[in-house]
Order: sequence, then structure tokens, then C-alpha cells
Amino acid sequence: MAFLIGQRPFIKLYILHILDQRQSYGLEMISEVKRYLKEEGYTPPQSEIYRGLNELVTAGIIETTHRIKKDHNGSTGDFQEIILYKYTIDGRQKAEMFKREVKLELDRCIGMLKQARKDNFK
Amino acid sequence: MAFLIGQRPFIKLYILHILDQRQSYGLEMISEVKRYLKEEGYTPPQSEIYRGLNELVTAGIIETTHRIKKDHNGSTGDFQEIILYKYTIDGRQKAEMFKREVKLELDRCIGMLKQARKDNFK
DNA sequence: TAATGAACACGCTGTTCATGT
DNA sequence: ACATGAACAGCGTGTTCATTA
Repeated sequence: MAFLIGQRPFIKLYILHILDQRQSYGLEMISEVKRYLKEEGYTPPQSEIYRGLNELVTAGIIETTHRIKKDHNGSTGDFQEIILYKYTIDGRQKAEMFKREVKLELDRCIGMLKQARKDNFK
Repeated sequence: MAFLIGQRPFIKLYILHILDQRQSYGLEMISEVKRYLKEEGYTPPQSEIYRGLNELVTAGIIETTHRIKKDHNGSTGDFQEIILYKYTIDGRQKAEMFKREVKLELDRCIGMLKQARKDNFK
């Protein structure tokens, strides 16, 4: 049995949470996750988002709405290509299974850390 | 900033907790830690105890009461050598600093995981 | 057998670098 | 600059193996 939950599934959870509401892309999602967790004293590295996204694609949970151009830059007229992600047809269903597993892990970890606090402090 | 607290400091915390009460040795401590955490669904590997012990020795927090013989085996008359650990002179003081740091990490992790549960479930 | 710990392999993570728009 | 992701390096961890009493 592993010690604590890994960063990967943890971030995937947030990715799915974001995609529950709307399509999004890598850097936007990492920013949002950072916003969620900044107060908790944790800043996930950029790379983790992409790793998580690729794993979710491989798992058939999400897919890439292949390259779509975004708003152009007002001054330069540049177009920025991004990769949008969204659920596959049965993706939400698969995601529920994944979420359930992660929830179990999450609760186990919380219980463990609380126990450690109880055992070793106060 | 790292993601979650590592297994090493986590176990060291329990080692110190045990040594707060009495001297002990490797396998005995790992057994006790397992007892503490079994209900939480976590079984630390044996090796981690030794790694933690060595690090605490290096840090000058504990020291080894060099090899002491233990109870003999009733039937064979064998003697088993063990390595007892205890606090150094200023070990408890140093340990307090370490514990304080770990407590901060512990609380941070709990907060983070709770936040994730709040964000992604219920 | 109990006890210690070395040694190995591997996965995860953080940083940096490369590429393209 | 923004966006993606490959590539590299290093640490932590889990398992196995070796040694000794």
C-alpha cells in the first residue's frame, strides 16, 4: 500500500473538475488549479498538467478538440494556437469511477495524517 | 514547494514519539508504527525505519546504545543482539524543532487534501 | 528464527530546454 | 510573450538480498 496519494491523480481530479464546467486548455487549467490551492501553500509545476492531461486522454476520458485558434493579440495581430480538452462520449462515466477511487485515497490520506497529528501532538 | 509530506519525516515523527517513552530498536518500532497506522490502511516497509533511524542519528537527535544483548530464547539459549536507540543529551530539544516543522507540514497537507475534497466532492 | 541494513530498480516529480505561434 | 511538451536529473520508496547472531 502506497504512503500518500500522488500528485498526478490529485491534479487529474482538478482537471476533471474544471472540464465538468467547460472546455479548457493546459496553461489555463494549471493557473486555475494554482488559484484553488495557493492558499494551501502549494503551487503545482506546469509540467504536471500536461502529464495529467495525456494520461486522461490515454484513459479515454477526455479528448483534444484539435487545435483551435484563440483570440488574437490586440496589438500584434498574432494568433495563438491552443489545444482544447473536453470529455469523450463516455468520458464522464469513466471519470466518475476514477473520482470514486481518488476519493477513497483522499479520505484514507486525510485519516492517516489526522491520526499522526493526534498521535504525535496535542 | 513540495506536494505532500514524505514518508521519511512522517515515520521519524513516530520514532521520536516512541523514544519519548522508552528506548527501543528497529523492528520493535516498525511493529509499533504499524499498529498505530494499520487501521488507517497503511503499512510502512521495514526499511524505512532504518533509514529514518540513521537520519536521526546523523542529525544528532538520537544515538545508539551500542549493541546490547536481549532476552535469550528459552529453548535454544540463543542471544539476539539488537541496537537500542535513545535521545542524545540535547536530542529532545533538537527533536522539538523537528517536530514543529513536521507539524506545519502535516497541517498544510491536511488542509490541502481537505480542500481538494471540498472542491471536488460534495 | 530475529535483526540490521545494503543494494537494486523504478516511478514520480521539478527544472530546464526546445519548438512553434 | 504564450503554449506545449520533451528531456534530463534526482529523490523517495518498495522489494529483494546479504549478513550476523
